[in-house]
Amino acid sequence: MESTNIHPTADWIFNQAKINIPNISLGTVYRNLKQLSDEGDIRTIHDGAIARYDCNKDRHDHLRCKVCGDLIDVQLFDDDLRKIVKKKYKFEADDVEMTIIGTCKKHTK
Amino acid sequence: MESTNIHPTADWIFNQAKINIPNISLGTVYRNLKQLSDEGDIRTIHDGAIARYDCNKDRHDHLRCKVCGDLIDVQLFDDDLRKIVKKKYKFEADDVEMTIIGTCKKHTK
DNA sequence: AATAATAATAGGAACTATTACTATTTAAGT
DNA sequence: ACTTAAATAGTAATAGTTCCTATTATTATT
Repeated sequence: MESTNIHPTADWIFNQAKINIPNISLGTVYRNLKQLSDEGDIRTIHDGAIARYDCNKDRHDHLRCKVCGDLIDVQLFDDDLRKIVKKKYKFEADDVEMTIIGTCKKHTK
Repeated sequence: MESTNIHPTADWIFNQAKINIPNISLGTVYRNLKQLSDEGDIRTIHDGAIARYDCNKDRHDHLRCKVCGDLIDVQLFDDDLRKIVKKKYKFEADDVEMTIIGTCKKHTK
């Protein structure tokens, strides 16, 4: 999983794992992903209705390109924004899920 | 649906609708929500694995309180951030899905 | 008002991602 | 080797959502 910079789904991981462990079960994949996620070794990201998994442990945001479907890691939400949330809405932010949908640089002439 | 400031699920709407239209079908609810969403009359928000619907048509973000579960409408992503995304990542932002998870002011002494 | 054409609906089946369950296997400790 | 505990495969079950079809409602046409 670390060998890729994509943000794989459980199903993708299941299929990759089958190459080396032919009779691995999908339940095992989900169970282990959940454990890794709970321990903070990976991150679970909600991409619409399905879950993707991210080896990038640092808090970060995503750009999703609507042309090629790429999901790109970026850093946008910072302490400044956290402070604004705190001041303006009296809300203590623990975690942020931000995905920006648009067009990536590959498709701009 | 407009009578509430919550962010209802399809199921909640279905149950509310049944009060007045006892034999309404869940498919009808989904179909009409999809249509309204496509036309831009409501917004679909992805809350984890399930979809919620929002009458607030203006682009906005959400704060989700992990204590009481409240989903609060806020305005955080602005043109400044859009410009940063454009400049830093050469990414043309069309839409943003941002949910900040934390603790709302109701639970801070 | 009767008829034809079109759209919307109920009800349920089908689908997809995920979780739960259980008998069996693997590993660890003694 | 034997016991205990943990992990797994395989499958059933669940939840949210979409798809399908026969039927019903709506609109337009004469």
